[in-house]
Amino acid sequence: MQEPETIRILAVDDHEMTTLGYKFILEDYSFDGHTIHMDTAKTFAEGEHLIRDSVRKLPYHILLLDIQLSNSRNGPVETGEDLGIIAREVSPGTRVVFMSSFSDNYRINSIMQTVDPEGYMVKSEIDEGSLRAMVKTVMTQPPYYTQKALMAIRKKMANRINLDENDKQILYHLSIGTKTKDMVNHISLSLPSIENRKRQIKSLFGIEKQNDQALIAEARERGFL
Amino acid sequence: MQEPETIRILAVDDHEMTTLGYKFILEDYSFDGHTIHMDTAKTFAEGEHLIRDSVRKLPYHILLLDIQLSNSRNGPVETGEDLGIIAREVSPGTRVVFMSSFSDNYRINSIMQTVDPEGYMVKSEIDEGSLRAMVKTVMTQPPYYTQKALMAIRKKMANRINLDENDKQILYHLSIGTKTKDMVNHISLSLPSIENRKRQIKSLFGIEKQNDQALIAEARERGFL
DNA sequence: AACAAAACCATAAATATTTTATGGTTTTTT
DNA sequence: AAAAAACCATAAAATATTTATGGTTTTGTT
Repeated sequence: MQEPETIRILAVDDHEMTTLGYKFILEDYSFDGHTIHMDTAKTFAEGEHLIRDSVRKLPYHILLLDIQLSNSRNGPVETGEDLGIIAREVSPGTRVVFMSSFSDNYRINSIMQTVDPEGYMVKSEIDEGSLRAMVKTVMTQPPYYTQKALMAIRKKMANRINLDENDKQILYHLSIGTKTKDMVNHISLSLPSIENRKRQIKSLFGIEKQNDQALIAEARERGFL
Repeated sequence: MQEPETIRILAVDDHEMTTLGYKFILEDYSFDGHTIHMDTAKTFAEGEHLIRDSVRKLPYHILLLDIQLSNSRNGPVETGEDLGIIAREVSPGTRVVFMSSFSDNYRINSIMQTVDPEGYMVKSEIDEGSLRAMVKTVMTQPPYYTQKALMAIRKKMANRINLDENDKQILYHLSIGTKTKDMVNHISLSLPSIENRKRQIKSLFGIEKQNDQALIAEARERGFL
């Protein structure tokens, strides 16, 4: 049994009201004698700075990361996912929890593989009870996933078809509207190969001779998108 | 909003005390005006019969299946997983929940793919509260997984390596002690191929030049076993 | 409706990958 | 110490994938 101590949490979200909400709810909560202290950050840079800074003093116990963060005007697109990856590197003992507006499979799958967070909450499902349950679960016996995240995860797990990276890229690009003939610029395959693979995937999905829209729909149904 | 009605549940487990426990706890529970009626079965055959029979009258809302069932003396090995597969066929509207003593990854992965159950509970985690929560969740917004099941699922999801069926078979047979040279009898590959694949997998796992024990350990670590 | 663009399809040659047979060395087991 | 199994390497054979090419069909735009 560990000593009761103050649990330090950092929430990063560009909507200040959101992080404030977390702060009010959680600083008013305690379990097993622990109390909670929350810091907040509004941007990727600020969040990164606080994380790096904390490592040399007292690392955060938990990080609550929004996935979409306002990107600094010029630099590359920086997401909460990237921040999670950085956090894993510099502060490996810190539990990472994503707070996402989305419950789409592609994003959840991606984050589960790149960061493997201790928690994933879909924002529409966050309330006092779930927030507190999340903190407790993540501190004692992770993971914590909200119901919609679970539903996406279940879909993925139920899937016996495994597509390789190229296939997944093709599906992803289709889903964001990239034209097939333009995919050669993003994927290192020739056009006929991409066409072939699309046909193969359709066949695997049992939707031979149907068009791309059907492919996207089926990929979504099967948890790839 | 659906009319409150009696929720019909069938529990199949060869330990009668277990199903009785479920029955006492759940028939004493109600939510949203629903009451619960439980049937129980002690064997695969009995369970199968009750399921098939129910379809022509009132199908069960929920099936609670133990994974290990006493096999009838002569026939092939019949598991709760097989019963789940049958149930999916004959009674597709019925929610299936597995109650397993094990939380090993291989079994959970397998069941998630063959049956894709609405729930998975590790027996050591079952109590009044979780049982009731399971029923409610499964009826309203599946899935319901207990914490240990979730931990196995998380491991699997975090894994970016995808092995094909042959690779998985090799790992499985290794884990149950099949000798490499005997695997040719179970997997349609030549001995050098199996050796090759073992080497490849070790390489993927980052454990080149190590022995089978290390391979098994790593496969377990990564959620394949 | 007519045109252009993109998607879709089929074939065969070129490449790449995987499997297998073979013959050996090393490690483990008894 | 002997036997069994695991492990390794090589090259030929078998498979699978990619690609170039040239076409047809569908979709979208005007």
